Amino acid sequence: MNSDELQLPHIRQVSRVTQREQVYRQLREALMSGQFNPGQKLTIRGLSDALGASQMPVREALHRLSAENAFEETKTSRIRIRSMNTANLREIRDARVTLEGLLLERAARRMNDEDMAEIRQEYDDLQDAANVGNTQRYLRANFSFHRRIYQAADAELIMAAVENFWLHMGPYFALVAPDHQHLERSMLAHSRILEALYEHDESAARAAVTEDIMEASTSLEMLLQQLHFPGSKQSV
Amino acid sequence: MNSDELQLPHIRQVSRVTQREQVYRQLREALMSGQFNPGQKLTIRGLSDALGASQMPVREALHRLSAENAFEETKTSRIRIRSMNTANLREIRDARVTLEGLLLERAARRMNDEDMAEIRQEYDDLQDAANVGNTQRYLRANFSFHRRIYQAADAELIMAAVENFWLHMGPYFALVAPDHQHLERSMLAHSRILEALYEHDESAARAAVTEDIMEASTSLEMLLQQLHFPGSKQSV
DNA sequence: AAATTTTTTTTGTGATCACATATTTTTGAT
DNA sequence: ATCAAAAATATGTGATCACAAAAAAAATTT
Repeated sequence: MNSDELQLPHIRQVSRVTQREQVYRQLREALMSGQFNPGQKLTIRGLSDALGASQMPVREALHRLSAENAFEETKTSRIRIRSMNTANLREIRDARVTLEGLLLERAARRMNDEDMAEIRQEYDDLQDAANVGNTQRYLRANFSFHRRIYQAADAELIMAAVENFWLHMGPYFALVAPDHQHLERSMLAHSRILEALYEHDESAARAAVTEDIMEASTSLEMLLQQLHFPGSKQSV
Repeated sequence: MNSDELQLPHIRQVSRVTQREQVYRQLREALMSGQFNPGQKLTIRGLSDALGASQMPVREALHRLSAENAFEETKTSRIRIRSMNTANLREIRDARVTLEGLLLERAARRMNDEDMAEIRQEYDDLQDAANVGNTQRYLRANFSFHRRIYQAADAELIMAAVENFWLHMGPYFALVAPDHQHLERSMLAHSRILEALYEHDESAARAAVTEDIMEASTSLEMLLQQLHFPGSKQSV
Protein backbone atom coordinates (compact mmCIF):
# COMPACT_ATOMS: atom_id res chain seq x y z
CA MET A 1 0.00 0.00 0.00
CA ASN A 2 3.00 2.26 0.20
CA SER A 3 3.71 1.77 -3.48
CA ASP A 4 5.20 4.70 -5.36
CA GLU A 5 2.37 5.03 -7.82
CA LEU A 6 -0.06 6.18 -5.19
CA GLN A 7 1.94 9.27 -4.46
CA LEU A 8 1.53 10.63 -7.96
CA PRO A 9 -1.54 8.92 -9.34
CA HIS A 10 -2.35 11.60 -11.89
CA ILE A 11 0.94 11.44 -13.75
CA ARG A 12 1.30 7.71 -13.77
CA GLN A 13 3.25 6.70 -16.80
CA VAL A 14 0.72 4.98 -18.97
CA SER A 15 2.93 4.47 -22.00
CA ARG A 16 6.18 2.66 -21.70
CA VAL A 17 9.13 4.67 -22.99
CA THR A 18 10.87 2.61 -25.60
CA GLN A 19 14.63 2.63 -26.00
CA ARG A 20 14.19 3.90 -29.52
CA GLU A 21 12.34 6.89 -28.11
CA GLN A 22 15.03 7.52 -25.52
CA VAL A 23 17.81 7.40 -28.08
CA TYR A 24 15.83 9.65 -30.40
CA ARG A 25 15.25 12.21 -27.65
CA GLN A 26 18.88 12.22 -26.68
CA LEU A 27 20.13 12.69 -30.21
CA ARG A 28 17.58 15.38 -30.89
CA GLU A 29 18.49 17.25 -27.75
CA ALA A 30 22.15 16.95 -28.60
CA LEU A 31 21.53 18.25 -32.09
CA MET A 32 19.49 21.22 -30.98
CA SER A 33 21.93 22.27 -28.33
CA GLY A 34 24.76 22.17 -30.82
CA GLN A 35 26.69 19.17 -29.60
CA PHE A 36 27.19 17.80 -33.08
CA ASN A 37 29.10 19.43 -35.87
CA PRO A 38 27.83 19.72 -39.40
CA GLY A 39 29.17 16.91 -41.55
CA GLN A 40 30.06 14.77 -38.56
CA LYS A 41 29.63 11.08 -39.26
CA LEU A 42 27.58 8.79 -37.07
CA THR A 43 27.50 5.02 -37.11
CA ILE A 44 24.93 2.67 -35.68
CA ARG A 45 27.44 0.47 -33.91
CA GLY A 46 29.43 3.41 -32.64
CA LEU A 47 26.40 5.08 -31.12
CA SER A 48 24.97 1.89 -29.68
CA ASP A 49 28.27 1.24 -27.95
CA ALA A 50 28.41 4.79 -26.65
CA LEU A 51 24.84 4.72 -25.40
CA GLY A 52 24.95 1.21 -24.03
CA ALA A 53 22.00 0.16 -26.17
CA SER A 54 21.79 -2.50 -28.80
CA GLN A 55 21.82 -1.63 -32.47
CA MET A 56 18.08 -1.89 -33.03
CA PRO A 57 16.94 1.16 -31.08
CA VAL A 58 19.82 3.29 -32.34
CA ARG A 59 19.21 2.29 -35.90
CA GLU A 60 15.55 3.24 -35.69
CA ALA A 61 16.29 6.54 -34.02
CA LEU A 62 18.86 7.40 -36.68
CA HIS A 63 16.42 6.57 -39.43
CA ARG A 64 13.85 8.76 -37.83
CA LEU A 65 16.22 11.69 -37.72
CA SER A 66 17.13 10.99 -41.32
CA ALA A 67 13.45 11.05 -42.21
CA GLU A 68 13.27 14.42 -40.52
CA ASN A 69 16.12 15.66 -42.66
CA ALA A 70 18.43 16.29 -39.74
CA PHE A 71 20.90 13.83 -41.22
CA GLU A 72 21.95 13.28 -44.74
CA GLU A 73 22.60 9.84 -46.13
CA THR A 74 25.40 9.14 -48.53
CA LYS A 75 24.47 7.04 -51.49
CA THR A 76 25.83 4.08 -49.58
CA SER A 77 23.54 4.69 -46.61
CA ARG A 78 26.14 6.20 -44.38
CA ILE A 79 24.79 8.87 -42.09
CA ARG A 80 26.19 12.26 -41.25
CA ILE A 81 24.99 15.48 -39.67
CA ARG A 82 23.57 17.66 -42.38
CA SER A 83 25.64 20.54 -43.69
CA MET A 84 23.90 23.70 -44.79
CA ASN A 85 24.98 26.22 -47.34
CA THR A 86 23.90 29.86 -47.29
CA ALA A 87 20.95 29.17 -49.57
CA ASN A 88 19.67 26.46 -47.21
CA LEU A 89 19.99 28.77 -44.25
CA ARG A 90 18.05 31.53 -45.95
CA GLU A 91 15.40 29.08 -46.97
CA ILE A 92 14.96 28.01 -43.38
CA ARG A 93 14.95 31.63 -42.32
CA ASP A 94 12.11 32.42 -44.72
CA ALA A 95 10.11 29.39 -43.69
CA ARG A 96 10.60 30.19 -40.03
CA VAL A 97 9.55 33.80 -40.47
CA THR A 98 6.33 32.82 -42.13
CA LEU A 99 5.46 29.83 -39.94
CA GLU A 100 6.54 31.22 -36.60
CA GLY A 101 4.85 34.49 -37.52
CA LEU A 102 1.66 32.54 -37.98
CA LEU A 103 2.12 30.84 -34.64
CA LEU A 104 2.76 34.09 -32.82
CA GLU A 105 -0.37 35.64 -34.22
CA ARG A 106 -2.35 32.69 -33.02
CA ALA A 107 -0.65 32.74 -29.65
CA ALA A 108 -1.33 36.45 -29.19
CA ARG A 109 -4.98 35.80 -29.97
CA ARG A 110 -5.50 32.81 -27.71
CA MET A 111 -3.18 33.52 -24.84
CA ASN A 112 -4.60 33.37 -21.34
CA ASP A 113 -3.19 34.43 -17.98
CA GLU A 114 -1.71 31.05 -17.18
CA ASP A 115 0.11 31.02 -20.50
CA MET A 116 1.42 34.51 -19.86
CA ALA A 117 2.69 33.61 -16.40
CA GLU A 118 4.52 30.56 -17.65
CA ILE A 119 5.99 32.36 -20.62
CA ARG A 120 7.26 35.07 -18.31
CA GLN A 121 8.91 32.34 -16.27
CA GLU A 122 10.59 30.96 -19.35
CA TYR A 123 11.69 34.44 -20.30
CA ASP A 124 13.32 34.95 -16.93
CA ASP A 125 15.14 31.64 -17.27
CA LEU A 126 16.34 32.69 -20.68
CA GLN A 127 17.50 36.07 -19.47
CA ASP A 128 19.33 34.33 -16.69
CA ALA A 129 21.06 31.93 -19.03
CA ALA A 130 22.07 34.84 -21.24
CA ASN A 131 23.57 36.69 -18.28
CA VAL A 132 25.51 33.69 -17.08
CA GLY A 133 26.81 33.09 -20.60
CA ASN A 134 26.30 29.33 -20.61
CA THR A 135 25.75 28.59 -24.29
CA GLN A 136 24.14 25.20 -24.02
CA ARG A 137 21.82 26.34 -21.29
CA TYR A 138 20.95 29.42 -23.30
CA LEU A 139 20.09 27.34 -26.34
CA ARG A 140 17.90 25.03 -24.35
CA ALA A 141 16.18 27.94 -22.63
CA ASN A 142 15.67 29.65 -25.98
CA PHE A 143 13.94 26.64 -27.48
CA SER A 144 11.94 26.21 -24.33
CA PHE A 145 10.81 29.84 -24.37
CA HIS A 146 9.65 29.70 -27.96
CA ARG A 147 8.11 26.29 -27.48
CA ARG A 148 6.03 27.49 -24.58
CA ILE A 149 4.74 30.43 -26.59
CA TYR A 150 3.84 28.26 -29.54
CA GLN A 151 2.10 25.90 -27.19
CA ALA A 152 -0.37 28.72 -26.56
CA ALA A 153 -0.95 28.86 -30.31
CA ASP A 154 -2.42 25.36 -30.05
CA ALA A 155 -1.21 24.22 -33.47
CA GLU A 156 0.33 20.82 -33.09
CA LEU A 157 1.09 20.17 -36.76
CA ILE A 158 2.63 23.54 -37.55
CA MET A 159 4.63 23.23 -34.38
CA ALA A 160 6.05 19.93 -35.59
CA ALA A 161 7.15 21.57 -38.82
CA VAL A 162 8.78 24.43 -36.92
CA GLU A 163 10.63 22.12 -34.56
CA ASN A 164 11.88 20.31 -37.57
CA PHE A 165 13.49 23.49 -38.85
CA TRP A 166 14.98 24.10 -35.43
CA LEU A 167 16.54 20.69 -35.65
CA HIS A 168 18.25 21.75 -38.86
CA MET A 169 19.46 24.95 -37.26
CA GLY A 170 20.72 23.43 -34.02
CA PRO A 171 24.36 23.02 -35.01
CA TYR A 172 24.37 26.59 -36.37
CA PHE A 173 22.58 28.28 -33.50
CA ALA A 174 25.39 26.97 -31.38
CA LEU A 175 27.82 29.01 -33.45
CA VAL A 176 26.18 32.40 -32.89
CA ALA A 177 24.97 31.86 -29.34
CA PRO A 178 28.30 32.75 -27.73
CA ASP A 179 28.31 36.13 -29.48
CA HIS A 180 27.51 38.86 -27.00
CA GLN A 181 26.12 41.39 -29.45
CA HIS A 182 23.81 38.79 -30.91
CA LEU A 183 22.56 37.87 -27.47
CA GLU A 184 21.70 41.45 -26.67
CA ARG A 185 19.77 42.05 -29.85
CA SER A 186 18.05 38.72 -29.49
CA MET A 187 16.95 39.44 -25.93
CA LEU A 188 15.58 42.77 -27.08
CA ALA A 189 13.43 40.96 -29.62
CA HIS A 190 12.33 38.56 -26.92
CA SER A 191 11.18 41.37 -24.69
CA ARG A 192 9.19 42.80 -27.59
CA ILE A 193 7.57 39.41 -28.10
CA LEU A 194 6.65 39.30 -24.45
CA GLU A 195 5.12 42.74 -24.57
CA ALA A 196 3.15 42.06 -27.74
CA LEU A 197 1.75 38.87 -26.26
CA TYR A 198 0.73 40.70 -23.12
CA GLU A 199 -1.10 43.28 -25.22
CA HIS A 200 -2.63 40.57 -27.44
CA ASP A 201 -1.22 42.53 -30.35
CA GLU A 202 -1.03 40.05 -33.20
CA SER A 203 0.87 42.09 -35.72
CA ALA A 204 3.37 43.36 -33.17
CA ALA A 205 3.93 39.78 -32.08
CA ARG A 206 4.59 38.70 -35.63
CA ALA A 207 6.93 41.63 -36.16
CA ALA A 208 8.86 40.85 -33.00
CA VAL A 209 9.43 37.20 -33.80
CA THR A 210 10.43 38.15 -37.34
CA GLU A 211 12.98 40.48 -35.82
CA ASP A 212 14.28 37.67 -33.64
CA ILE A 213 14.65 35.23 -36.53
CA MET A 214 16.19 37.79 -38.88
CA GLU A 215 18.67 38.85 -36.25
CA ALA A 216 19.84 35.29 -35.69
CA SER A 217 20.07 34.70 -39.40
CA THR A 218 22.05 37.88 -40.09
CA SER A 219 24.47 37.23 -37.25
CA LEU A 220 24.98 33.70 -38.45
CA GLU A 221 25.69 34.74 -42.02
CA MET A 222 28.22 37.32 -40.90
CA LEU A 223 29.90 34.74 -38.75
CA LEU A 224 30.03 32.16 -41.49
CA GLN A 225 31.59 34.68 -43.83
CA GLN A 226 34.34 35.33 -41.34
CA LEU A 227 34.92 31.61 -40.81
CA HIS A 228 35.83 30.64 -44.32
CA PHE A 229 37.55 32.78 -46.87
CA PRO A 230 35.50 34.73 -49.35
CA GLY A 231 34.83 32.63 -52.41
CA SER A 232 35.02 29.34 -50.58
CA LYS A 233 32.37 26.97 -51.80
CA GLN A 234 32.59 24.60 -48.91
CA SER A 235 29.43 24.02 -46.89
CA VAL A 236 29.64 24.37 -43.16
CA MET B 1 28.83 -5.70 -74.22
CA ASN B 2 25.11 -5.75 -74.87
CA SER B 3 24.39 -5.12 -71.21
CA ASP B 4 21.35 -3.04 -70.35
CA GLU B 5 23.26 -0.31 -68.59
CA LEU B 6 24.81 0.93 -71.79
CA GLN B 7 21.47 1.89 -73.19
CA LEU B 8 20.78 4.42 -70.46
CA PRO B 9 24.17 5.40 -69.15
CA HIS B 10 23.11 8.79 -67.80
CA ILE B 11 20.46 7.46 -65.46
CA ARG B 12 22.41 4.53 -64.20
CA GLN B 13 21.26 3.71 -60.72
CA VAL B 14 24.19 4.62 -58.55
CA SER B 15 22.57 3.99 -55.19
CA ARG B 16 20.97 0.68 -54.45
CA VAL B 17 17.29 1.02 -53.64
CA THR B 18 16.69 -0.57 -50.28
CA GLN B 19 13.54 -2.49 -49.51
CA ARG B 20 12.81 -0.02 -46.75
CA GLU B 21 12.82 2.74 -49.34
CA GLN B 22 10.54 0.81 -51.66
CA VAL B 23 8.04 0.09 -48.93
CA TYR B 24 8.17 3.70 -47.81
CA ARG B 25 7.53 4.97 -51.33
CA GLN B 26 4.63 2.61 -51.82
CA LEU B 27 2.96 3.53 -48.57
CA ARG B 28 3.49 7.20 -49.21
CA GLU B 29 2.04 6.99 -52.68
CA ALA B 30 -0.92 5.03 -51.36
CA LEU B 31 -1.50 7.61 -48.66
CA MET B 32 -1.35 10.58 -50.98
CA SER B 33 -3.67 9.07 -53.53
CA GLY B 34 -6.21 8.32 -50.86
CA GLN B 35 -5.98 4.56 -50.70
CA PHE B 36 -6.03 4.49 -46.93
CA ASN B 37 -8.84 5.63 -44.71
CA PRO B 38 -8.35 7.82 -41.66
CA GLY B 39 -8.14 5.73 -38.53
CA GLN B 40 -7.32 2.56 -40.45
CA LYS B 41 -5.00 0.27 -38.52
CA LEU B 42 -1.80 -1.10 -39.96
CA THR B 43 0.37 -3.87 -38.60
CA ILE B 44 3.94 -4.72 -39.38
CA ARG B 45 3.29 -8.38 -39.97
CA GLY B 46 0.15 -7.73 -41.98
CA LEU B 47 1.92 -5.34 -44.31
CA SER B 48 5.02 -7.45 -44.68
CA ASP B 49 2.85 -10.40 -45.68
CA ALA B 50 0.92 -8.26 -48.13
CA LEU B 51 4.05 -6.79 -49.66
CA GLY B 52 6.06 -9.98 -49.66
CA ALA B 53 8.84 -8.35 -47.65
CA SER B 54 10.18 -9.30 -44.27
CA GLN B 55 9.26 -7.35 -41.17
CA MET B 56 12.42 -5.29 -40.99
CA PRO B 57 11.90 -3.04 -44.01
CA VAL B 58 8.21 -2.60 -43.28
CA ARG B 59 8.85 -1.74 -39.70
CA GLU B 60 11.36 0.92 -40.64
CA ALA B 61 9.10 2.40 -43.29
CA LEU B 62 6.22 2.57 -40.82
CA HIS B 63 8.39 4.28 -38.26
CA ARG B 64 9.46 6.79 -40.82
CA LEU B 65 5.88 7.63 -41.71
CA SER B 66 5.14 7.89 -38.01
CA ALA B 67 8.02 10.29 -37.63
CA GLU B 68 6.50 12.32 -40.42
CA ASN B 69 3.22 12.43 -38.55
CA ALA B 70 1.28 10.58 -41.23
CA PHE B 71 0.46 7.87 -38.72
CA GLU B 72 -0.46 8.15 -35.13
CA GLU B 73 0.77 5.71 -32.55
CA THR B 74 -1.42 4.51 -29.74
CA LYS B 75 0.20 4.52 -26.34
CA THR B 76 0.93 0.83 -26.90
CA SER B 77 2.80 1.49 -30.15
CA ARG B 78 0.02 0.38 -32.45
CA ILE B 79 -0.08 2.30 -35.67
CA ARG B 80 -3.03 3.78 -37.49
CA ILE B 81 -3.65 6.31 -40.25
CA ARG B 82 -4.00 9.69 -38.67
CA SER B 83 -7.46 11.16 -38.20
CA MET B 84 -7.90 14.89 -38.51
CA ASN B 85 -10.48 17.11 -36.90
CA THR B 86 -11.61 20.41 -38.35
CA ALA B 87 -9.05 22.34 -36.32
CA ASN B 88 -6.23 20.18 -37.70
CA LEU B 89 -7.43 20.69 -41.24
CA ARG B 90 -7.57 24.46 -40.84
CA GLU B 91 -4.13 24.42 -39.32
CA ILE B 92 -2.78 22.60 -42.34
CA ARG B 93 -4.66 24.97 -44.61
CA ASP B 94 -3.02 27.99 -42.95
CA ALA B 95 0.42 26.44 -43.07
CA ARG B 96 -0.02 25.50 -46.71
CA VAL B 97 -1.21 28.96 -47.68
CA THR B 98 1.82 30.58 -46.15
CA LEU B 99 4.44 28.04 -47.24
CA GLU B 100 3.16 27.32 -50.71
CA GLY B 101 2.61 31.05 -51.19
CA LEU B 102 6.28 31.50 -50.43
CA LEU B 103 7.21 28.79 -52.90
CA LEU B 104 5.09 30.24 -55.66
CA GLU B 105 6.64 33.65 -55.24
CA ARG B 106 10.05 32.10 -55.54
CA ALA B 107 8.99 30.01 -58.51
CA ALA B 108 7.54 33.03 -60.32
CA ARG B 109 10.81 34.84 -59.78
CA ARG B 110 13.16 32.07 -60.88
CA MET B 111 11.17 30.32 -63.53
CA ASN B 112 12.82 29.75 -66.90
CA ASP B 113 11.45 28.58 -70.23
CA GLU B 114 12.19 24.94 -69.63
CA ASP B 115 10.33 25.06 -66.33
CA MET B 116 7.39 26.74 -68.01
CA ALA B 117 7.21 24.14 -70.74
CA GLU B 118 7.26 21.25 -68.31
CA ILE B 119 4.73 22.87 -66.02
CA ARG B 120 2.42 23.37 -68.99
CA GLN B 121 2.80 19.68 -69.73
CA GLU B 122 1.83 18.79 -66.18
CA TYR B 123 -1.09 21.15 -66.40
CA ASP B 124 -2.36 19.42 -69.53
CA ASP B 125 -2.06 16.04 -67.86
CA LEU B 126 -3.99 17.38 -64.91
CA GLN B 127 -6.69 18.85 -67.10
CA ASP B 128 -6.94 15.55 -68.88
CA ALA B 129 -7.29 13.59 -65.65
CA ALA B 130 -9.97 16.01 -64.52
CA ASN B 131 -11.92 15.53 -67.75
CA VAL B 132 -11.71 11.77 -67.58
CA GLY B 133 -12.84 11.82 -63.96
CA ASN B 134 -10.31 9.30 -62.69
CA THR B 135 -9.85 10.33 -59.06
CA GLN B 136 -6.62 8.56 -58.30
CA ARG B 137 -5.04 9.74 -61.51
CA TYR B 138 -6.26 13.26 -60.84
CA LEU B 139 -4.74 13.23 -57.36
CA ARG B 140 -1.42 12.03 -58.65
CA ALA B 141 -1.43 14.57 -61.47
CA ASN B 142 -2.34 17.30 -59.01
CA PHE B 143 0.59 16.53 -56.74
CA SER B 144 2.83 16.21 -59.75
CA PHE B 145 1.74 19.60 -61.12
CA HIS B 146 2.38 21.39 -57.85
CA ARG B 147 5.59 19.51 -57.26
CA ARG B 148 6.96 20.56 -60.64
CA ILE B 149 6.16 24.19 -59.94
CA TYR B 150 7.80 24.10 -56.55
CA GLN B 151 10.80 22.46 -58.08
CA ALA B 152 11.34 25.72 -59.93
CA ALA B 153 11.33 27.47 -56.56
CA ASP B 154 14.51 25.55 -55.73
CA ALA B 155 13.76 25.24 -52.03
CA GLU B 156 14.42 21.69 -50.99
CA LEU B 157 13.75 22.07 -47.28
CA ILE B 158 10.53 24.04 -47.57
CA MET B 159 9.40 21.57 -50.19
CA ALA B 160 9.93 18.73 -47.73
CA ALA B 161 7.74 20.48 -45.19
CA VAL B 162 5.03 21.07 -47.79
CA GLU B 163 5.06 17.47 -48.96
CA ASN B 164 4.68 16.46 -45.38
CA PHE B 165 1.46 18.42 -45.13
CA TRP B 166 0.27 16.84 -48.36
CA LEU B 167 0.86 13.48 -46.77
CA HIS B 168 -1.49 14.47 -43.98
CA MET B 169 -4.09 15.64 -46.44
CA GLY B 170 -3.94 12.64 -48.78
CA PRO B 171 -6.82 10.67 -47.32
CA TYR B 172 -8.94 13.83 -47.31
CA PHE B 173 -8.09 15.08 -50.77
CA ALA B 174 -9.45 11.79 -51.97
CA LEU B 175 -12.82 12.71 -50.48
CA VAL B 176 -13.28 15.97 -52.37
CA ALA B 177 -11.59 14.99 -55.59
CA PRO B 178 -14.65 13.25 -57.05
CA ASP B 179 -16.73 16.42 -56.60
CA HIS B 180 -17.32 18.05 -59.95
CA GLN B 181 -17.86 21.60 -58.73
CA HIS B 182 -14.67 21.42 -56.72
CA LEU B 183 -12.75 20.20 -59.72
CA GLU B 184 -13.93 23.11 -61.84
CA ARG B 185 -13.02 25.75 -59.30
CA SER B 186 -9.72 24.04 -58.66
CA MET B 187 -8.83 23.96 -62.33
CA LEU B 188 -9.67 27.63 -62.60
CA ALA B 189 -7.19 28.36 -59.84
CA HIS B 190 -4.63 26.21 -61.62
CA SER B 191 -5.01 28.19 -64.82
CA ARG B 192 -4.50 31.39 -62.84
CA ILE B 193 -1.32 29.92 -61.36
CA LEU B 194 -0.09 29.07 -64.81
CA GLU B 195 -0.76 32.55 -66.09
CA ALA B 196 0.88 34.26 -63.13
CA LEU B 197 3.97 32.10 -63.55
CA TYR B 198 4.15 32.95 -67.21
CA GLU B 199 3.99 36.65 -66.36
CA HIS B 200 6.52 36.23 -63.54
CA ASP B 201 3.94 37.96 -61.36
CA GLU B 202 4.86 36.97 -57.82
CA SER B 203 1.87 38.35 -55.97
CA ALA B 204 -0.60 37.01 -58.51
CA ALA B 205 1.03 33.62 -58.20
CA ARG B 206 0.69 33.69 -54.45
CA ALA B 207 -2.92 34.78 -54.72
CA ALA B 208 -3.74 32.01 -57.17
CA VAL B 209 -2.26 29.22 -55.08
CA THR B 210 -3.99 30.61 -52.02
CA GLU B 211 -7.22 30.43 -53.95
CA ASP B 212 -6.49 26.83 -54.84
CA ILE B 213 -5.76 25.82 -51.27
CA MET B 214 -8.70 27.71 -49.81
CA GLU B 215 -11.06 26.19 -52.35
CA ALA B 216 -9.99 22.67 -51.48
CA SER B 217 -10.24 23.41 -47.80
CA THR B 218 -13.72 24.92 -48.06
CA SER B 219 -15.04 22.09 -50.19
CA LEU B 220 -13.64 19.58 -47.77
CA GLU B 221 -15.18 21.23 -44.75
CA MET B 222 -18.58 21.37 -46.40
CA LEU B 223 -18.31 17.74 -47.31
CA LEU B 224 -17.28 16.70 -43.84
CA GLN B 225 -20.21 18.55 -42.37
CA GLN B 226 -22.57 16.63 -44.60
CA LEU B 227 -20.94 13.35 -43.69
CA HIS B 228 -21.55 13.37 -39.98
CA PHE B 229 -24.42 14.97 -38.16
CA PRO B 230 -24.04 18.45 -36.79
CA GLY B 231 -22.67 18.31 -33.27
CA SER B 232 -20.85 15.06 -33.79
CA LYS B 233 -17.47 15.14 -32.11
CA GLN B 234 -16.00 12.24 -33.98
CA SER B 235 -12.87 12.84 -36.01
CA VAL B 236 -12.79 11.70 -39.58
C1' DA C 1 -28.49 -13.37 -21.02
C1' DA C 2 -24.73 -10.40 -19.16
C1' DA C 3 -20.70 -9.71 -17.04
C1' DT C 4 -16.33 -11.38 -15.58
C1' DT C 5 -12.42 -14.24 -15.77
C1' DT C 6 -9.28 -17.12 -18.26
C1' DT C 7 -7.01 -18.64 -22.31
C1' DT C 8 -5.29 -17.96 -26.84
C1' DT C 9 -3.60 -15.18 -30.43
C1' DT C 10 -1.56 -11.13 -32.19
C1' DT C 11 1.66 -7.50 -31.99
C1' DG C 12 5.75 -4.33 -31.33
C1' DT C 13 10.31 -4.24 -29.36
C1' DG C 14 14.83 -5.50 -28.84
C1' DA C 15 18.63 -8.82 -29.67
C1' DT C 16 21.61 -11.27 -32.63
C1' DC C 17 23.30 -13.21 -36.96
C1' DA C 18 24.66 -13.54 -41.89
C1' DC C 19 25.89 -11.16 -45.79
C1' DA C 20 27.23 -7.97 -49.27
C1' DT C 21 29.53 -3.91 -49.95
C1' DA C 22 32.13 0.28 -48.45
C1' DT C 23 35.99 1.89 -46.35
C1' DT C 24 40.42 1.66 -44.44
C1' DT C 25 44.84 -0.37 -43.92
C1' DT C 26 48.51 -2.94 -45.48
C1' DT C 27 51.36 -4.67 -48.90
C1' DG C 28 53.87 -4.62 -53.10
C1' DA C 29 55.65 -2.73 -57.40
C1' DT C 30 57.56 0.99 -59.90
C1' DA D 1 58.45 8.20 -52.09
C1' DT D 2 54.18 7.34 -54.99
C1' DC D 3 50.79 4.93 -56.63
C1' DA D 4 48.16 0.60 -57.42
C1' DA D 5 46.52 -3.71 -55.79
C1' DA D 6 45.10 -6.67 -52.18
C1' DA D 7 43.76 -7.84 -47.72
C1' DA D 8 41.42 -6.68 -43.57
C1' DT D 9 38.05 -4.22 -41.19
C1' DA D 10 33.83 -1.69 -40.51
C1' DT D 11 29.18 -0.86 -41.69
C1' DG D 12 24.13 -0.91 -43.14
C1' DT D 13 20.54 -4.03 -44.47
C1' DG D 14 17.60 -7.68 -43.95
C1' DA D 15 16.25 -12.01 -41.54
C1' DT D 16 14.86 -14.47 -37.58
C1' DC D 17 14.01 -15.32 -32.69
C1' DA D 18 12.44 -14.56 -27.88
C1' DC D 19 9.63 -12.05 -25.02
C1' DA D 20 6.41 -9.16 -22.73
C1' DA D 21 2.35 -6.87 -23.26
C1' DA D 22 -1.98 -6.03 -25.51
C1' DA D 23 -6.08 -7.48 -27.92
C1' DA D 24 -9.28 -10.87 -29.08
C1' DA D 25 -11.66 -15.01 -28.21
C1' DA D 26 -13.43 -18.45 -25.30
C1' DA D 27 -14.98 -20.14 -21.08
C1' DT D 28 -17.03 -19.56 -16.73
C1' DT D 29 -19.77 -17.48 -13.27
C1' DT D 30 -23.50 -14.78 -11.71
